[in-house]
Amino acid sequence: MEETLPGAPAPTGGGERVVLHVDMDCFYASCERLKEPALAGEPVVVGMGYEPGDTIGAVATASYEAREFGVESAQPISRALERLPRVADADPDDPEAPDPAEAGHYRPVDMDVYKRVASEVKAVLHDVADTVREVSIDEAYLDVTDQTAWDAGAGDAPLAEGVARYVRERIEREAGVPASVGIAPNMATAKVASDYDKPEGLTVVEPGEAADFLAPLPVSDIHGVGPVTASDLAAMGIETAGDLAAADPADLEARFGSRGREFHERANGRDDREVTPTGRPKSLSRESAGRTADSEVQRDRVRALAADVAERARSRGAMYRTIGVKVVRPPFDVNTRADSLPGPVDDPDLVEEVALDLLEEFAGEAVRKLGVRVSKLSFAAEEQATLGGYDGAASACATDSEEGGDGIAGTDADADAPAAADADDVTRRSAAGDATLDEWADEGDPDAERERRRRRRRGQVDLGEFG
DNA sequence: TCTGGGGTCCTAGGACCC
DNA sequence: TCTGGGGTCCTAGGACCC
Repeated sequence: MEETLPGAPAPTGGGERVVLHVDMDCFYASCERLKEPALAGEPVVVGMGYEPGDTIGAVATASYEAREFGVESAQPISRALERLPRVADADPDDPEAPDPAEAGHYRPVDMDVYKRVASEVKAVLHDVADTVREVSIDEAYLDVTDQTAWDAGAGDAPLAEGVARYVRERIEREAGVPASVGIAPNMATAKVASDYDKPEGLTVVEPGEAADFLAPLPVSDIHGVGPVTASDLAAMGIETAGDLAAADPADLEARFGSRGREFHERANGRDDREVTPTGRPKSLSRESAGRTADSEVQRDRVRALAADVAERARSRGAMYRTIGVKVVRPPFDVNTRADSLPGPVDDPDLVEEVALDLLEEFAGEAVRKLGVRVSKLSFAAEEQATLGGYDGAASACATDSEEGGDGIAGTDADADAPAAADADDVTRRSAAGDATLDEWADEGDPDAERERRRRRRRGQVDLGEFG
């Protein structure tokens, strides 16, 4: 193992890492039970985009009792209701109404509460391990190599299973919600292990046992193998992780690219990824469903989403260089469009302007869902200094974005911009000059107008020079 | 049966530069 | 002037995850 120098004492038996994966059991439903203890033991469904009494939205989480009725994650609420009627609709005196014993409790998502409970869970995790990677609100990896040992007799360290049990019990005691824990020599196997015996599971996979542990499981249990990959694998005669482990990695690579080899490694119980602490987000987005063909309604929604994303970025200290939209047309045609700026900005008006521009391509079309995203994030303080010239360009760009602005506002940042321009800028400007000539011919063409705004944002055309 | 919302990573193809 | 190749950045889409 690379972290242990030859001759140095191994931290655990065999120098194998000890990776723990914590997966909260039907987390949202468990949180609802914290709020309402009477829900204990009852079927609970938490719906996203759901309001009490509604039939719209989708299942975010179903308790194990609700799952027995066939309610599943991501199901439309309307279908969940067919399988498990609402308790509120039940009436023992009405023969037409559902049987109260066969009904469930439906609740809308209450993210503030879930975040609060999650922070209590995280507090436990960070207390137990130095390295914690939070994957989502209800899932995390811990590297506990320094806290434990695979072998009895490796110093005073408790056995891996003891650490896993300790983590699970502390979460239950301190946050009040159940968790399942898997512990294995690597992340991929620990992930499968935590899922193996849910709820309130505790599965230990010792070094050397991983491949045997995985072999009988269906390929879809391997992290990264979804429905599409599973059916492609089935077509190759590969149904179980054991089949996958025995397959020729070259065949897998030919069919699935770099993922193919990764699947093969994981099915063999190998995964050399280090547990690294949770990093910065790579993108931030906001979307909302709702069908409409009315472009003014669509534009209003995009404006609201843009404002929301921009505010979230600002509150997290993120600047962005790319702004994009997502337009889902019925029945389920997902389109994304994006536009990049010369440098990172924090500019809500620009997010709106770009998003509306990108939306225009779909003008007049019915949509079922709209989204706005910012990406190529940078987190100010430390990165600003290294970006130097880009910072000036970004500020100039932001100023330019205001309609009617002359683009030469005379701020310090703007004054710096030309000096900061790279050598390509000369070429770009001459190209931009040609472009404006073309645009004379395109006057009144909305596509050309949009293109011109886009170029101006990119700093390739400065209206101050040509106007 | 008409599928929520928030993310990540990978790939293909085009533009552009040297 | 033509041709080729490599590298980088960008966009769009797809698969996947919770």
